[in-house]
Amino acid sequence: MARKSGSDGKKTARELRAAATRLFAKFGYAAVSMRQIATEVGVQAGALYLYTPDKQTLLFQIMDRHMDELLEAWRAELAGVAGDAMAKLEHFVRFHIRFHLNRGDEIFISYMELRNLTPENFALIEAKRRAYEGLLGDILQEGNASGRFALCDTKLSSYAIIAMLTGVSTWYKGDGRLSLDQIEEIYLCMVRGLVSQGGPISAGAGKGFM
Amino acid sequence: MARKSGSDGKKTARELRAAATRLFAKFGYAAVSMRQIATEVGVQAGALYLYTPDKQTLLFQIMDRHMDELLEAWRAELAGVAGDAMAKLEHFVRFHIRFHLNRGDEIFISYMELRNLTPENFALIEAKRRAYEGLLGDILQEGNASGRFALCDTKLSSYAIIAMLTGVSTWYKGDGRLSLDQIEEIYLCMVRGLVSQGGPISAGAGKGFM
DNA sequence: GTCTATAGAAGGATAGAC
DNA sequence: GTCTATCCTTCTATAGAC
Repeated sequence: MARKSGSDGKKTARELRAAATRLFAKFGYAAVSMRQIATEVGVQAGALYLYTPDKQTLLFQIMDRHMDELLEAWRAELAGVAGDAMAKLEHFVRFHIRFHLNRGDEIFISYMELRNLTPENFALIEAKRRAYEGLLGDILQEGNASGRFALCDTKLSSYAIIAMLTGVSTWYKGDGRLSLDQIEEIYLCMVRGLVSQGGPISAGAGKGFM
Repeated sequence: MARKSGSDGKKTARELRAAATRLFAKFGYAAVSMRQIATEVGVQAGALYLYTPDKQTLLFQIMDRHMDELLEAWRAELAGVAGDAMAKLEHFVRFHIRFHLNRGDEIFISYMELRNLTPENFALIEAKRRAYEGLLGDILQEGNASGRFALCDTKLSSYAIIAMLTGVSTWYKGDGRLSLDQIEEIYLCMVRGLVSQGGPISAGAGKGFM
């Protein structure tokens, strides 16, 4: 027969994205073949090209959708937060950890596979990544200006916070000694320390951001 | 002629490692072909197999050598440090940043290409990576026990510090507004804050490490 | 909507000349 | 020590049957 019994274009498209996400995260974009993806989806390799023009677009769309959802989710969260910069920062920390642990594959791809994007696609994703980091930067600047924070350096603090938070997904397995809530509290504790330490050596703090 | 004029086995072996390191860091292990490496070295693809049994070994040896040098360098550094845990921690921060910025390619490979190692090779590298992280863990435990630090959580503090320090190599270009010395001071400032913040929420601090 | 079949390029690795 | 030539596999992507 020509058509698989019970075949469904919408469903196959969804499964293609899911399979590609899973495989790219596990083995890396360059190491995964379209045949592998097709096997995971349960169709032949040729059929994939009904749903994506090529492999590169598959990668780009995974990243692009992820960044859009990340930005959108944070904006929705922030809209409901009243309070000073510390309150916003705490919200950001919780949000970032929780969002990233729920999307381990997408986040992993989004920052491991940047070099496998074409230059054009890279520029698009990079802009969104910078926009997200800028949202943290805004909070840090606000808190530094108001005296709520004492940053060592505004820009490097945002880099450091993003790096340490994103690092959670490199070791979190969900079955360890710590619950998600505990992890959030611990990282919150560390971030509070990190933004409260600016001292005599912090010449330039608050300057030079972005 | 059969042999390239001025050809030299020792030199070619060195250049092979250098070229592989450069290319793997830039494009990723899976995306780089032996022919590409050969071109970079200036020989034909077949000649590479005089110096490495296969591509996998090339990757493994880059990582393995890097980890050995990292561990060896840190042990040499630590031997010359007298002082409390804070002094050791400051030394570690400076050491880690400086070492990693001088070996951008190797560090990038060592943590981006772990999944392209065979299971056997992965286990070997992972053990050395854990050993290195354990060295920071020892310092944190010492400082927490002596009361010099007030950690939010011993294990997660070490993860966070490693993540933020290693993150430097993702943005450092060497031509920015900050000198290497300034970067070290800023990260030192942030790390001091991070290890000095343990408060009421740090139940379990100092427990459960490794 | 999915299949089989295949084109055309590129991959890792080896053999044997020089 | 390096080259050329090549084996064999695998890849992305397309064509056309059903």
